[in-house]
Parts: sequence; structure tokens; C-alpha cells
Amino acid sequence: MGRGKIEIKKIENPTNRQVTYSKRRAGIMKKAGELTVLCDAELSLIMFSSTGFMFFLYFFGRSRSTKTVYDRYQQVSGVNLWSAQYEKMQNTLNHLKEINHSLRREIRQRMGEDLEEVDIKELRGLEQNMDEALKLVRNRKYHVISTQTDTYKKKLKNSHETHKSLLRELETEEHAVYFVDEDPAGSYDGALALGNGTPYLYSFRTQPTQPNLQGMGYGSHDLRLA
Amino acid sequence: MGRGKIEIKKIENPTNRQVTYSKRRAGIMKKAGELTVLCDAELSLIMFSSTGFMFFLYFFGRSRSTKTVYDRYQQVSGVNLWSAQYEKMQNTLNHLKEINHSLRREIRQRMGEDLEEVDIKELRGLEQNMDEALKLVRNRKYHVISTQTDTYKKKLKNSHETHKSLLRELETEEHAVYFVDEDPAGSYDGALALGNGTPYLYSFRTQPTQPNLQGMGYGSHDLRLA
DNA sequence: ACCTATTAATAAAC
DNA sequence: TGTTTATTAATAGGT
Repeated sequence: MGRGKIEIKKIENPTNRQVTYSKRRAGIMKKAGELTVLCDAELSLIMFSSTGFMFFLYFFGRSRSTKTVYDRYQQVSGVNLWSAQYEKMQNTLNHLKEINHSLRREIRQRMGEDLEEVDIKELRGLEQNMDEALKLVRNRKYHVISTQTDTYKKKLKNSHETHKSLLRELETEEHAVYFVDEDPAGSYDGALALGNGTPYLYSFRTQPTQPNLQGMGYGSHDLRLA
Repeated sequence: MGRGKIEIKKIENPTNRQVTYSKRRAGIMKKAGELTVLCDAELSLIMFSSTGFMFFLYFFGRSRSTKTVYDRYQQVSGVNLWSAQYEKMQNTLNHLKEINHSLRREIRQRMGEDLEEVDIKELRGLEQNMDEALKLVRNRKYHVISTQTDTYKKKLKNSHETHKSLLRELETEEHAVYFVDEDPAGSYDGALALGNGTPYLYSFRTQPTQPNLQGMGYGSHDLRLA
């Protein structure tokens, strides 16, 4: 529709191309606006100009007049909202992936793997750091163990006290007769022994180089990407 | 353009409206396709049908023929690619963040920090793992050091040989006179000593618990999110 | 930007 | 839905 028929293929003359782009873009805009009004539809148009990366975003809403559409066009003109958002996300994603990679690398090195790529200076830093960290972990372990031990000691002490008072009660009550029959002295001594000495059940845990028999695989980092 | 002019306002007859929608939608599609080809532009069209919440997404890329566009339309019809893509990215992002968080947590624990949240079982696993890893790191360090030492030994040996042959040359040439004047024997002995013994420069590095004086901060994990 | 000859889109009818 | 056709709308090329 024009002074002559044209073939649908890229217009090589840049000026002509730009003119045609403007005209036809306006045409599509008009058609889009008409369609939304006529058919109560909603649609959006996103156009990427070939000359720049900027693009225009147009919304045709069912309740917006053509006037509003043009106002909106003025507002968002030159701002690539969607692709900006997309690019931002993509960048964040790549950044996260890089960080992830670094973190994994560090963990591997801290597990004694992939040390070929570490130079002697870093190797020394790593060794020292791990040495200190290991001390911290051991200290923490001992602390947890001794806390646990104390708790158990207290529990046993309490248990012992309860037992003792029960015994005393029994001695002063009419049940004393059972008492003698069932050798209460033995029970008493046993309880006392547990109360005074090192707690039997948990003492072995204070051995510093106690091997971990469960071998609970601290080397599985299967937090893979999707 | 039709048998009669129509006013641009909502078509009340639903059948007519639907017919017009289909026809005009096809028209816009065609125009959009033409525009992308003619002007080497890129645009996408999103149409929300008034009858349902599903919508159609059309891509007109600069390298796609009109035929491909229609194929693509068939493929993606009814699928909200963009929002799906967006959601997918958002999920990947969150997943990555979680993973990074876990990795950081593990590194902190391997540095002896945040051990309060680790139970005794994990603590033992961690200790054992770190103990083994530390051995690996030390082994690697010694390996690197001994390799370096060997290299330096070889270099010194070579240097010594070169020096010796130069001395021999001098002894048998007319320059012998200078030789006596400048005490070449001293030089010779010095080279020999270095060649035979432990290389001076690097021997201290084989001390297992040599502290890292540079303190090159193996504890900085400042790979923060954007 | 504007003009206008010409082509393209499409409303109405089938 | 698909086709036809009279009619209007879009626009290519020139100014």
C-alpha cells in the first residue's frame, strides 16, 4: 500500500529503513489501540530498535483510552524495563555462580583437595589457618563434652541424693524389714561410687584423638546447581 | 477498510467481536512480522484475550522468517514464556543464594567460627575431617618445598659446574695470571659449599610449625552478594 | 513532516 | 472457521 509494492525484506537504505520503521510502528500502535478498544482485549508491545538497545514499551489496557496510552508511551519512552530487569537478574545469577565456585574451591582446598593450583605462600596461609581452626574446633568439642559431662554428673548426683533420701525414708518407716532382706547397702555403695568418681559412661569422650567411628562423611558437598 | 466504516468503540455483539479480534490480531501479527524483516527490528507482542487469563506470546526476531514466527506461535501458544522464565530465574537465584549460604556456613565452621550451632556428632566429624585435611595440606606443602629445593639444588649444581669449567679454562689459558691475583680458590669453595649442603635460602621452610609471618588473611570471605 | 497514488487490510455477507 | 468483495486504511515514494 503505497506508491509501489515493496518486497518484504530488509531495507538496505538506513534512512528509508528508519522512516519505514517510524511509520509502521505508528501503524501497529494504532492497530493495537483499536484492537483493545474494539474487542476489549489487552496487549502489550515491546519494540527493540535496531539502532540502539533502548526500546519502547507500550501498554494497551482494556480501561485505558488511546490518550492514556500515548501518555504512558511518553513516560516509559527510552526505558527498557523488562530487558533491564532480565539483564539485572542474569548478572546477579552469574555473580552468584562465581561466588559459589569460589566457595566450593575454598572448601575443597580446606579438605585437602585441588592443592595443585595453590602456590606455596597460600599453602602456608592455609596450613596455619587450618591449624588454628582445628584448635578452635577441638576446644569447642571439649567444651561441649565437659558441659555434657557436668550435666550427667549433676544428674547422677541428683539421682544419688534421691536414692539416699529414699533409703533414709525406708530406714525410718515400717518398710525397714524389706530393706535388710534385699541388701540395700550394696545399692547404696554403687550409687555413691558413681556420684563421686569420673562418670563412667562419658569419660571416654574426653580422649583428644578419639576417632570418629560413625565416619559421618563430612566430605559430601552435593549442593549442586539446578 | 471494509464494507463500511466502523467507529472505534467496543463491539457489543460477542460473535462479531470475536471475529474482529481474530482478524485484526492476524493483521497485527503480519504487520509485526513485516516490520521486523523490513527494519531489522525486534519486537514482541503479548495479547491477553478477554475470555481467559491465558495469553499468547509472539516473538519476532531479526533472524526469524515469518514462517518460523508462526511455527513459534504454535509452539508457545498458551504458555507465558516470559513469566515462566522470570519465575525460573527467580528460583535459580534463590537456590543459589541458599547454596551459597550453606557453603559460607561450612567455611565458617571450618575456620572455627559459629560452632555453637554444631552438635557433638558433627563436631567430631568436622574435627576428624579437618585433621586429615590438614595432614594433606602439610604433605602438599612439604612436597612443593622439596620440589623447589631440588630445583634450586640443581641450579646451584649447574652454576657450580659452569664456574668450575670456567676456572679450568682460565687455568689453561694466558689469563692464568689474573687468576692467582684475584683469589679464585675462595670463589670456588663458596660455590662448592652451596652445591653440597642444604640450600640456605629455603631450608627454614621445612620447619613444620613455621608461623606465617605475612598473616595473609585466609579468613576474609568477602564475596558478598550484590 | 506532508501529500497522494497505490496497495493492503478488513467489515459484512455468505 | 474460511472465502469473497466492496470499501476504508495504511503507507511508499516524492516533496
